[in-house]
Amino acid sequence: MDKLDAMRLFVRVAESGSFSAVAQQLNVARSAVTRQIAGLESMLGVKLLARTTRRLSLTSAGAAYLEKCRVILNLVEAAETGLAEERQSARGPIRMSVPLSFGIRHLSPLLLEFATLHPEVTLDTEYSDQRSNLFEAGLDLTIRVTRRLEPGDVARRIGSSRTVVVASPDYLARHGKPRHPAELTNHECLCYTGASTQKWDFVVDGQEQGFPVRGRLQANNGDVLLFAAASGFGITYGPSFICADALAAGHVRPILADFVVPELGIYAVLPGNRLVPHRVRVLVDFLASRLEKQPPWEAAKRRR
Amino acid sequence: MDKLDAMRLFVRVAESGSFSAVAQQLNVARSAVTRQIAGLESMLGVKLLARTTRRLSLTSAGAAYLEKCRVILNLVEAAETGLAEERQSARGPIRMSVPLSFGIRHLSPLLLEFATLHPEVTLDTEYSDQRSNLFEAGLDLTIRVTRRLEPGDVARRIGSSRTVVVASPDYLARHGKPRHPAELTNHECLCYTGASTQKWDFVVDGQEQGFPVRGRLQANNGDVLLFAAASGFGITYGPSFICADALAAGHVRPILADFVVPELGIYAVLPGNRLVPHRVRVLVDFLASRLEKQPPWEAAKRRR
DNA sequence: TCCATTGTTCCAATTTGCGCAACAAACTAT
DNA sequence: ATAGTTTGTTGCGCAAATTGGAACAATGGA
Repeated sequence: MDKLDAMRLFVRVAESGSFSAVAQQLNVARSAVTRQIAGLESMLGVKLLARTTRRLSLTSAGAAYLEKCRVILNLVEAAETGLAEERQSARGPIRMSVPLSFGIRHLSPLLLEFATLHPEVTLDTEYSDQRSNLFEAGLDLTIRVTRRLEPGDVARRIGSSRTVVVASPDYLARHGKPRHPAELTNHECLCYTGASTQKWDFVVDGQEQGFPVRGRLQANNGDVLLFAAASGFGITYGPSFICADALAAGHVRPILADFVVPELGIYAVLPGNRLVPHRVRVLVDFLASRLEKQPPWEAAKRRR
Repeated sequence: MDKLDAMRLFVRVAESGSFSAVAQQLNVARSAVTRQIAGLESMLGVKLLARTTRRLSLTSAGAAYLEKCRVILNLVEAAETGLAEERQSARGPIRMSVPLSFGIRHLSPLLLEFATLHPEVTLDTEYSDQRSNLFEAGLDLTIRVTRRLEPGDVARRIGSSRTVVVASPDYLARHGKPRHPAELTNHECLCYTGASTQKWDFVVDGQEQGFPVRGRLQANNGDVLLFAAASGFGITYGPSFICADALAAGHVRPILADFVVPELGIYAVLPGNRLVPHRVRVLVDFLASRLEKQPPWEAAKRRR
């Protein structure tokens, strides 16, 4: 039995508080997890986890061992990272979670290129807007597009995007072009489902304000909203990396351009509690170098 | 493959400079060592050891990795030691080397008792006066009886013994009882083979001096020398833990008692470069507690 | 130049580890 | 209170990995 693997497993079980969850994340049978932990315990001669079928809790010995495992695993990672740096190459698995629209549209070609550039790197990417499963799932990084990071996040800004408000030319012809955000209440607005309050933020007189909007269509996907807007169904409010192509093609027109909020940040969010492997740093560097200077969507927009 | 085992193997190979030697020490096939190291290298993607069939040398990457392995392995050991302390018990293997005469006569019963006291400890003891193979052989500790430690040794004094000079009553009757060390040149002296110069040390006028001795019998074993002395063959000079029984039984008598050198130290010598496992500390504590206050040989002597 | 030693490679035999399925315990919901 | 669901454990058959032995190649000394 590989003791290091057992330690990794133990750390994850302790963090997630469940054998089953870890087994599922790793695509192994529950019994495998049980046996690894049991094996570790018998090797050490101490029970690490007090387990009732419903809840796990760390033994005092388990708590002590957990901390030491974290240190050791970090050092192992550091040792291999150091070697990889000496070799000037990246290798090993990277598990990441990326937002759906941005990921498919702009990240996937970059990831493909990265995979070609570094043949010994394995990429396991989950395209999802669920941010619930963060690093408990054992992810190496998450790409997040947001106005502000949540406190406690360890992140590197790898690019940015503007927010644009768009509608199709024929919608604007039919309903008129709003001159001020306050007029939006009289328009058909296409909103994200997830938004807690149905308000769109604008900057008016140097002040950021939320303006209430209403609409009959909601979706949890920006592309769908854009498609609806391009079809003349209403006005949508989204990041430029989604709307750029449609704007360039003339399917939609920008409105309220003088009021749009400051730019969105595109961040690589990293786990703060553990060491960042070399391969992950290389990937983040690569993404940043491609996104921060000449974002593809802005380039497309200039072609308009 | 257990990466930690591979690391341990790598460290030992790097230290001993030979695959075969390590394989022999661990009682595994040479091929196993080869494969472990090769596996480690392929995992890391770097060659760690530059090997010609006759000589090994560390790669620059290997040297860097070696240091990190040492740190990691120490931490793993420390983590388990910490757990064992919490459990208040010792467990695991201890490999040690002990001097022949002292080991067989006084240490082996203590080790037997220790093994009974700690059922989960495994003792692998090599009885030998060869001190050539120190910690390269992967020993956890060595017991050494000596006047002074060599510089650099990390040791704990666990007991002491005096040096006595003895001869049988009939020898003394035949040849006379020496009154001063200088008279020894006219006597038949039984010497250790190993001694570089055939001199015995005494304290004369507060000064330690070596006095030349000669004799027809030499041996590399104190018990044999004592037996020869008890048989009336000559005078021998040895530690009290060897001679005590014969003195108590009256087979030999002490001579030159006013000149004998300061006491010998009995030391547990530990590897300075790596962490001392809990079980080893417990063993050393145990030995010290049994030897330092009431050494069995001194007790026997008092019964005289 | 021959020879002994050392590291590597190949192959059969054993051991190890996995997933699946049945089981027992514990918390939830009706 | 009771049925139901979830969770951790254990037994079993099978596949994969690991081991030791032997043949091989390369290196340095006599």
